Amino acid sequence: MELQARIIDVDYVVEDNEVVLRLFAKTEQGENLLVHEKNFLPYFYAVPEEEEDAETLEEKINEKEFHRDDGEPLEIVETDLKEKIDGTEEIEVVKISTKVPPDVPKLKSKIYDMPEVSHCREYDIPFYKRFLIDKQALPTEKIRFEGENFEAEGFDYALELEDLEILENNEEKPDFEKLAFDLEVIDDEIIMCSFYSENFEKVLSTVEIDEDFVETVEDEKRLLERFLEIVEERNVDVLTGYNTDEFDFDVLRDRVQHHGMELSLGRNGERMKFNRRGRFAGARLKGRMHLDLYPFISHVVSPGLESETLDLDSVAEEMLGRNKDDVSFEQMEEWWREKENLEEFARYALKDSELAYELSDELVPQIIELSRITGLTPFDACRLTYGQLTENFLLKEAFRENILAPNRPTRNERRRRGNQGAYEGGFVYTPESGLHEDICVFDFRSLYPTVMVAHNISPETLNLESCDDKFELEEFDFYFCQDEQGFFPELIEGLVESRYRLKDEMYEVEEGSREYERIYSRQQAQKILANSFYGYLGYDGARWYSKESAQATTYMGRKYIEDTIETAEEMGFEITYGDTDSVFLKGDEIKERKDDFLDKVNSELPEFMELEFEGYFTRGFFTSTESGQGAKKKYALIDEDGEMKITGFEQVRRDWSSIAKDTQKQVLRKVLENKVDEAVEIVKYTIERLQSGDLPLDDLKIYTTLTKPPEEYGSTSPHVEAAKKAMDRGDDVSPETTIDYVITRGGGSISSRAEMTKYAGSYDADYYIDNQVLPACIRVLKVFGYTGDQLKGKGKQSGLGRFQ
DNA sequence: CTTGACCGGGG
DNA sequence: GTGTACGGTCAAG
Repeated sequence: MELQARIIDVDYVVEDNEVVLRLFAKTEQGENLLVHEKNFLPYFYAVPEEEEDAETLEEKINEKEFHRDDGEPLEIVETDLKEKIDGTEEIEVVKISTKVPPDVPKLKSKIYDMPEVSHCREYDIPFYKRFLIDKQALPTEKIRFEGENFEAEGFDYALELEDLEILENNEEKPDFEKLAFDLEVIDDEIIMCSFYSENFEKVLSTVEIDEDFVETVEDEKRLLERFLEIVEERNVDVLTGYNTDEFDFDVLRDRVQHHGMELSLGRNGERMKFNRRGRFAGARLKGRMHLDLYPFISHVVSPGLESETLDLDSVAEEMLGRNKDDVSFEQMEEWWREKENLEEFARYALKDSELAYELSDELVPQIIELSRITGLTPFDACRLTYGQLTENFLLKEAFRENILAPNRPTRNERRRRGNQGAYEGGFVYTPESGLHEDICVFDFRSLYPTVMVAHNISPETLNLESCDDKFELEEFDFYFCQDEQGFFPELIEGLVESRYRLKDEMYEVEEGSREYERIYSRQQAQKILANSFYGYLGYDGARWYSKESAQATTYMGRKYIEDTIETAEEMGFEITYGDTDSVFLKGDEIKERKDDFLDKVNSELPEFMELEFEGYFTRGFFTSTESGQGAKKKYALIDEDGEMKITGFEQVRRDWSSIAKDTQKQVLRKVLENKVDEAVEIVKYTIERLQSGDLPLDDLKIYTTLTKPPEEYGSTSPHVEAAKKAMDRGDDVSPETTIDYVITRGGGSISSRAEMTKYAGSYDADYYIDNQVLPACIRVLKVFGYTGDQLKGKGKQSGLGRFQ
């Protein structure tokens, strides 16, 4: 039988000491296909000692017998000699294939003990990944499968693989059935579960609610049954949500167990399993893609977001332009307790899956593209960090180029790398604090990637012996050989050029069309990867670690930005600010002469590097440090449309009360509108309102999450003290509770006066003035000569008589 | 300045 | 699972 389908998930099972790879795939018609592959074997490489030759080593390995520690034989199925590239050298290695994947690390340590063996390589690459890389059978690409068919429960087709062919026609965007969900939990019980998909919205509720999207179920057990049915009935390929790994699936597992049920969500009815990986556990559903958006956002998306908190509402606000209409958990609890406003409760429940669904519309295609580029399953691609995504891309590309991957550093080696100390980063120009007008911002397009290409910076071109053309860095005693393009520059150039082509194509198709979305996601994934190489080279857990390469990259980056500043000065422009890859130039003229400036800079840059115009801002505000100098990385800009861009101010952090954050934001806006007097008035008014004592406590709440039972904390901090006091009143305060507290009036330390908001009868106006509102606002207004005392009205600042 | 504890998202 | 992987902030030392 022959079928065309796209792989969406892979794993393996061991049956009678034989390994079977299971490829879960979808046909274009939406049918489910299971492919068994029994001919692909796990393997690793042994590198002979220098004086040994690989052929003799192979013979010696074949003569020997190996055993596990428990005495069981470790069978070698076959050995092969392979020519591989190690750095820039060609070496001959022995490829050793085993019966089952877990034998690889065991056999590797036995082989490593042989005196003829220098070391082993590629012994820790997960088996499914090895298969995808070696066959270049990347997830979600269209593949023709050929084999003998067999019956398998839960699948439309199942076949034992004989042959596969990667099909050229991969341009269509695959169509997957997607479903977002979200649980509402009160007192450790699931009371509602919402679902959202195209033309589908539903809330399962354990109480009667009169809304047409609500399906009332008799109890939690029935809710869980319906959950399983809905995933099954809708033939879900992509199950998504927000923080579903750490919360929803954790709850689901407990509650399903409580009711003596099974969380059989796999395509074949297999149970959900947590895949532990370091700090995180991913909830894995065999044959479906469970893509939790939170890890992807926190690892990959957040560097490009302005929002400092990554809660669903903030992220949706920034990415989707949705209004933030958060209801507090306490509010929801109260509605539930009092059984009031349940219609609204249900709408909120639904809103969370809807937001997750809409985010997934943009993010799932990106995750899928990253999975294709890196050869990881979408499940992994959405949970790995930048460094790990990069490394998997490198592993896949290394295989294509017959390059032997370096080993991962040992714990000791990591520590050694970590202790080497930091190297210098980007150049930051010290701004003059205060208000600046008419600012043009320029930045380098992908500065670090293009620097690496321009100077052939790569781990294996570093200090290459027998080199004709050396790029030497004055500051350091190392060089990069320019004779042949290195591994990293080659990959970067490939990604960047492919991205340009895609962007050209993107402008030719209709915005918002499926084709547009596909191209957009692909170029976005390429951008993510291209920008990750520099950080990867300096990441102490990297296989291709090269501190020198990272150092040289930032060094050259500094040089280019400094040269740019010099050019600007020569052309008579005033520099306002600059950070790593950007320069801010001031003055009327620059707006008209910006193209001359760009032309001059770009004509002096190496090919591939480019300075671009980023935007024009009517005003910019720069704050100052303690010593009165202009502060770096803390500024706010406003454009002609009144849009603010705030960098570095901590006004969105949740451990600040909203009164402090809101006031700071208003002050920044007034300052940017050149209305400092009004800014001062806002602060004074806020202080007055605080002093009057009748501000709602909601404006004064500070949030912090408890991570363990309050009694286990060694140190005292306000949120812990507040939690302890709530417990004394009989509250059940468990770990993972977000404590919202208010500092109340009275004597003693700040911590001793912290009370959870619901128990706080008063607030300490002085605390909020001195520790919250003033520090946030003084950060801005000190630049204009204001002190805390003046803002409090104690000073002689005039013109605002009624506040004195 | 360095070191160690804490925290994130979710309800 | 061919396992055991974060990164930033802040108070204390």
